Amino acid sequence: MPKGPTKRRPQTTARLLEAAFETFAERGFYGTSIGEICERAGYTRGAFYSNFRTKEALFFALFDLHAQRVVDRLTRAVDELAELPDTEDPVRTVLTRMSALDETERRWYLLSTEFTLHAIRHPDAARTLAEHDRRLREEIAALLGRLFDRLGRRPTVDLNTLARLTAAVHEGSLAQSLVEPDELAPEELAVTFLPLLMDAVSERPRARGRRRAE
Amino acid sequence: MPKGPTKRRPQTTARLLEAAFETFAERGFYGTSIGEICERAGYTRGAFYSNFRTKEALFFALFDLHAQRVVDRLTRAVDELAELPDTEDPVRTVLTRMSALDETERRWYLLSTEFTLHAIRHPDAARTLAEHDRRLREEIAALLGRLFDRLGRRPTVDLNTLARLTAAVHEGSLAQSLVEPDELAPEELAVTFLPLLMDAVSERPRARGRRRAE
DNA sequence: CGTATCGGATACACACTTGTATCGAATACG
DNA sequence: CGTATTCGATACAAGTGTGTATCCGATACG
Repeated sequence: MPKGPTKRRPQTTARLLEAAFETFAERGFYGTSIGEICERAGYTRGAFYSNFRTKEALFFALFDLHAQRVVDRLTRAVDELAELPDTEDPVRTVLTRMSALDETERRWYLLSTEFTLHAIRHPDAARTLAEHDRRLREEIAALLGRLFDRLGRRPTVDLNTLARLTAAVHEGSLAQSLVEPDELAPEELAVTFLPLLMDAVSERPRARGRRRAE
Repeated sequence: MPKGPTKRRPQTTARLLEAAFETFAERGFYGTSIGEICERAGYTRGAFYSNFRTKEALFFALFDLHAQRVVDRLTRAVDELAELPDTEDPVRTVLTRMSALDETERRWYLLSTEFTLHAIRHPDAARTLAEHDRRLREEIAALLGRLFDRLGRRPTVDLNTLARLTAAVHEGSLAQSLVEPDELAPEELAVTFLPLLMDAVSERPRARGRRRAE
């Protein structure tokens, strides 16, 4: 009869994940050896092989963790909009809040992008990644829906496609500001253009007037 | 006294570049060993070290080659606009033409993206990359200027920033369609949204009329 | 032509990963 | 408590890559 799994297990797993995330960010997914991760976490490679089958499996564990964080943050940003006093540019306000660029976000960008490239060349990984992506994107599309609601606008394009575009701009923008931090503020592109775009892809059902120029 | 460099040199260099480009696309920049490149090109590693100092140096040689191709294509697309019969959506027409997604473009996306990540973690590489990027971007900004000219519109935002955004959307869009080829047509995002955006960031100086709805 | 130089092939020395197989200590449970 | 298990450490056996040093055939030039 089984004598049961132990209690320090989750602790170990968590420390491995944390260490992996940091190391991936610094040295890249390919560039990081399993040994490095373990060393940083204060274990030996034995611990890794006991907890994960491959580096790839570890990545997807990190993915799920991050997705949860993103959804939580967006949800809060959209919800807070309800309590906000009428600002002149609510979309910009929300977006600025949404795109707070902390270190974690930076790291995640680096990792997910590299893994995406990996996936493009490895169909198995691609399938798994697409599935994870899809789940996350659906939640974001739903949030966009609620955002338009709060703004009293009606989207004129498919929300899922719009979620994709948002992700594309977010990532492209992040990429450029990371390469040239002095030239381009983090998320500057996204904050500048997404409001214009949100405007362009939605309409006021029974417009109540107020609209600037053009 | 020097007995002069030989004539087969450029041939060798070219074949190495070609082989490297293909191999990078298939196995990634990190994933490709110098040996693989040489094998594919029909040489041994000796040839590589004789022609390039590092894998990185080879990359920048590929960069310059590709930049030239891009500028040529865009130039042609914008120029042809002059000869085009008045289409209802000229921006879309140009963009579609610009974004023809051939295999080379796909490969370059994979490579440049991976190298960008590499650069983010290696300041030396980042400096060199930024410089190369800047040169290319300036040419593109100039082309955007000419594009607006042809369209009889006046941009209301900085062209250089717009060039950055265009690149961001192009790349983000490409990324997504490469991960899920069945879900998203190549460049679909870009072709769908860039016209909207170009419209949003420019105005008609002394409008000559003809404009669809809105 | 002959020869100095060049271009690429070959050989070497070393460092680093990976996966598995095995072992000993910590721990859950009867 | 004692003991069966689980967890993580350790040891092992490959494989692979890198940079340099050296060598030899090809080639440009006097």
